[in-house]
Amino acid sequence: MYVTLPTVNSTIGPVLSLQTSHRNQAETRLKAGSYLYYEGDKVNWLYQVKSGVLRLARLLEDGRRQVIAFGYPGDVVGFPSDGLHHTDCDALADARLQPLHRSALEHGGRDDKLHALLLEAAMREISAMQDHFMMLGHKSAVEKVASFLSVLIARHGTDQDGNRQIDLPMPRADIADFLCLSTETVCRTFAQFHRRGIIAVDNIYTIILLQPEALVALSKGDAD
Amino acid sequence: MYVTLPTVNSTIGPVLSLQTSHRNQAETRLKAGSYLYYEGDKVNWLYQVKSGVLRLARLLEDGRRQVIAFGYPGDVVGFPSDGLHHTDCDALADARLQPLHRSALEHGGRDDKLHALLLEAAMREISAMQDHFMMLGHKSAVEKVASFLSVLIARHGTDQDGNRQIDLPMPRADIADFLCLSTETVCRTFAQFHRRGIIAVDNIYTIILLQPEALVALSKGDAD
DNA sequence: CGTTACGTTGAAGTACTTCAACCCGGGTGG
DNA sequence: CCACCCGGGTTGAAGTACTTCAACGTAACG
Repeated sequence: MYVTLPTVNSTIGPVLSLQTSHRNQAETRLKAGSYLYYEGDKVNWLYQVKSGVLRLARLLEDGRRQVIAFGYPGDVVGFPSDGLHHTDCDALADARLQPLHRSALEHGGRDDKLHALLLEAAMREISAMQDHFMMLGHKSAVEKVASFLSVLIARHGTDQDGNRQIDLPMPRADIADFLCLSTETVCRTFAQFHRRGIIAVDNIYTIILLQPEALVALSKGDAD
Repeated sequence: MYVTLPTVNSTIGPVLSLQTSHRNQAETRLKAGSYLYYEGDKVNWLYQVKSGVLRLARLLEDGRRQVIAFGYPGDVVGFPSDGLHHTDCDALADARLQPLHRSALEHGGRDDKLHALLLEAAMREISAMQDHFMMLGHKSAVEKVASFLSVLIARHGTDQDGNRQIDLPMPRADIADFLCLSTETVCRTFAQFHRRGIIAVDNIYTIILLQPEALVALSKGDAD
């Protein structure tokens, strides 16, 4: 999940449910904090997230870390390069996963429908990452955090007392590493939105969106 | 082509030559400055670059631009999302291209080999973009430019008088938009490398690498 | 009740951008 | 042939948005 305001020609797309008919592999469960795979592991399975949230991250030589993406329900994770995983993946919240054999990506086995859907997911991934480039490179901290919150709330938020709200399963440091900011800057930006009455913060992990339009405006850099 | 120092588990990979056996589509030529496709166009063909250099870019609402990638020989461009192109693509230098029908990506037609190679290329693309994330987010201007030059010279440079050199077909502004820097910063960084005797600049588009190790060190952030 | 991990806030430092001036080569027109 | 212009490229000076460092707060947990 690349949490970016889609620019043009990007549809959100239905949460396609991938289920192989004949090779009905049982659903897997992953507890928060447990790892699904590590960078360098051989790829045998891809996984579609059914519930929960995953974190995909890479470690740099100098200890810095890049959170590549968050895996939300509907997302497919584990695309191989040279047959290997190129990120670590662990669960931020207890997750249920539908395993899909790598052969389904390569030739679909006998399931052409699944093959096509996986391919589609991979292509979407490329497009979403391209959106994310702009985010990382050319957006200010306010624009980044506003985009992140808007999209997350739009896609995975819930309605509560007439407002949308979202439960963030990841620590501030993860948001920072995903948006390429320092944790302090993420914090200050949250505080700024709060001060302005754009969001309310219940416990620190629960964000209530009070002014959706204002947040979207900020994410686009319209004034600030 | 995402010009990033590969971190771990990334092999450069051979320049695979994709040629469909039975559907032997003739090679296409594209003159410098001409567009191959625009963002939003329907994808009918993918293209493997045989010679020349392509530029893939996206325009933002506010007029800013993100250069997504450069297409060098061996690279495949044009992966669709929702059946559409999601970048503009034009030629920086006269190019020869091998068109590949989109059906080859989807089910390979009757050419399983081609299908597998295209898939492999797409997966590599995802991995390379993930590398690029770190570049954009967490690297300094010096590290970015040093990475860019190192990789470009390593992959596409030529030997001249005992030194590697490279001809840059793109203006400084393109490098800036690719690395998410201002043109001025790119300029100053080139100048700095020049002052230090790490590179020599023939005409402004031709860079001669004098101290390869120094450049690699800079790209990793070892001292500066 | 102390420890630990994360969150928040402030103050200082800095790497980059922005703005502005100037340079330089290449093309066009007088 | 020179004059002029025009689009990149380069360099300097000033501004700023972010990071870094440091202190403190706070909730969870043994």
